[in-house]
Parts: sequence; structure tokens; C-alpha cells
Amino acid sequence: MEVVAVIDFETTGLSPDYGDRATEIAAVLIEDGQVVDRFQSLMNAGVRIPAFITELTGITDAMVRKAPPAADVMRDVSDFVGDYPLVAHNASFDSRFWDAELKHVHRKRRQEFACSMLVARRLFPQAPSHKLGVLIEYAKLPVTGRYHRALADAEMAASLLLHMEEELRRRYQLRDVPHELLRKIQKVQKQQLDTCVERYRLTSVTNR
DNA sequence: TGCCAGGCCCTCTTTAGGGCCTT
Repeated sequence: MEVVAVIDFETTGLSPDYGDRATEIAAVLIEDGQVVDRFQSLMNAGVRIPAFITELTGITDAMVRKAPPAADVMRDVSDFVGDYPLVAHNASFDSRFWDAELKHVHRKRRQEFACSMLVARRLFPQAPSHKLGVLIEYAKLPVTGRYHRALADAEMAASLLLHMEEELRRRYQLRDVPHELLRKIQKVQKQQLDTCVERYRLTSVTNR
């Protein structure tokens, strides 16, 4: 059975290209429809946290000062996820920080990201919005902790991913919803979802 | 010290503009 790693960063801002750094990372491993392992750590990149970020996340300068160096944490989380395919909610954000923080430790990402937000936009176009918190409420999934903390957000993104995989299995009579299919779905127009999944089902050995 | 993004997606579109989503 495929293992997938769902990750979430808390950061000092929106852009690593403008000096923003990660303050916390979490990764949860999903296998066979359930979470089988978890990683979470605050990380000290030696930068100040803007007040509005502390307001948003609850993460303070004092908390980060006591945390392990960012480089150590990134080596650890990179080892933890290995080559497993990655998933994040709005992966364009987390992938930029993942790549930027790995670059600080002279490592490169070896696997692809899938985006739970892009999949949700196609699968649940009628949802009131596609923010993680709104989708959790929309799908009646449990809130596992404080929003905007890495482990809670990663757990809830994982829960949303499993919910969407179940919906895809039910809607299209699929046996499996591999990462490869999620990446195909996130690239098609929402009107093309049926065609995309049917084509995949017909060509995939595991789903026939 | 503070400065600040970028990919997707829709439409009043494609030689563009603006909202969504992440922190």
C-alpha cells in the first residue's frame, strides 16, 4: 500500500524569497487509510516573528529560541518523510518553504507534491470556501487542535485527504486513489473531473 | 527596521485583472 506524507509549515510570512523562514513543521504519514506516524517540531532559524504571526499561530519568539536549529529539524523531517510523495493544503506555499529550507541544509526534494486544496476545488466545488478550516467543517471532520499550528493542520489536511479519497472511491468505484491520480486531478478543469478519473480507471491496472 | 509572493481560477479573458489560499 502506498505511503503518503502530509506536511504543514508555520512560517514568519509568505515568501522565502523575501527572507521569510519556517518556525514549525509537521508531517503525518498515511498508509492504508489511516495515520501511521507523526513528526512535529518548532524550529529556530534565528529570525524574529512578526507580531501578527504570533497572533495568528500562538508561536512566540521565546518558543522558537528554545527550539532546535532549523537545519537539524529539516534534516530530521526530510529523513522522516524519505521519498514518500508529499501532500499539503495549498501546496504551492508549503513546497516553496520545503525547497527553501532544504536548500539551507544542501538537500533537494526528490518527490512530487499534491495539493489537497486543488483536489477539493474539483471534488467539492459547492463548498463555501476551500480554506482548510471551512472544508473540515463542511466535511464534518474532527478539529484535532488549534488551527495554524503545524501538527493540527497537518492532521486535519490528512483527514481531509482521506475523506476525499473515500469520496473518489465511492463516486468512481475505484479500489485505490494513488498520489499519481491526485496529481492528475489537480491539473484538470473541474468540469473535466469525470473524464480524468474515468480515463485513469480504464488505464490503471490496480483500479480495473 | 521593514520592505514583501505566487499559482490557480474565473470572467466583463487570452496584449488582463482580481479573488482565493497559504503564513
